[in-house]
Amino acid sequence: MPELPEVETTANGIKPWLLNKTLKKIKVHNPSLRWRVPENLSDNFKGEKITNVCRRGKYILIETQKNSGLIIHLGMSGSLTVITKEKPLLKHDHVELIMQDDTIIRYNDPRRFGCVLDSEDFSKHPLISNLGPEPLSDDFTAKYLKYKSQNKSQAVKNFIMDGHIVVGVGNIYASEALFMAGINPKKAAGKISLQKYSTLVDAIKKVLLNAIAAGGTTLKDFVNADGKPGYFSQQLNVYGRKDKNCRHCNNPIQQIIQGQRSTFYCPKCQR
DNA sequence: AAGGATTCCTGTTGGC
DNA sequence: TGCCAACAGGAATCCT
Repeated sequence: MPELPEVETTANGIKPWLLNKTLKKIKVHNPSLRWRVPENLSDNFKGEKITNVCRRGKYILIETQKNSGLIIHLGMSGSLTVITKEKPLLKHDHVELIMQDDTIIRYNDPRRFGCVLDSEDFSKHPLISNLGPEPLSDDFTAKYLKYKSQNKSQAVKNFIMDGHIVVGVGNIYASEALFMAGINPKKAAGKISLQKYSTLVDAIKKVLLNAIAAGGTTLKDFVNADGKPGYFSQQLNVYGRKDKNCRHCNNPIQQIIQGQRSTFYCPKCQR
């Protein structure tokens, strides 16, 4: 499941193949994704030079002109692969970006939770414009979280997974960061001290940076831009470890459901 | 208005 | 072993 580190790795992986190159055409093999891939993508982008490839939250932005271009999300099973020599199309290959030099970027997404869209102004696009700060930026601070959580009864785990609060903290790393910070995921966001938020902010940054350094953790279906799977490169302390011993206190890890998502935590270490 | 519930989809997993 | 139901998950959107 691509989380922020996987998206970062993917964006970095495809960047050298795209930057300052020109798009020859875009082939849409199957437009059926979370939102239908626009029919006229190829017309809009044919002959356009790519001026930047970057990440915002879990969106990959392929810029052709200042602040406009393609918006790609990998959903939970999406991947981008660089194709340099002939390779048969796979079942869930939805879109191909074909470059002037015949390099192909293939978008594959079995579960179709992702998207490939275009935008004339990223900063005004509804998917992008209301996003919270980047977790690895200096804007993401304990003070900010404390401010945003004022009077909130919402569980802190759901709070930090809300992209309007902070982007890129997915289900796996939310559990991991809360464990690292020693915070009970059920605790109301509004009742957490500034000091605890400081610990949490550090934990989120650390967990994400670790994963990026490891090339991205994943469960099953992530394939990085080189086409190599990036399985489980990082050790997970609580996620998926129901009934296993806590690595700190040896008591069993619990699994609960919050916001229809599994949360794993240690009731002894996280209060 | 806030926050919980639903929704999209298919590959994998667990139970019988 | 084989079949099938349950499950997982990002995040917009709907609903209360």
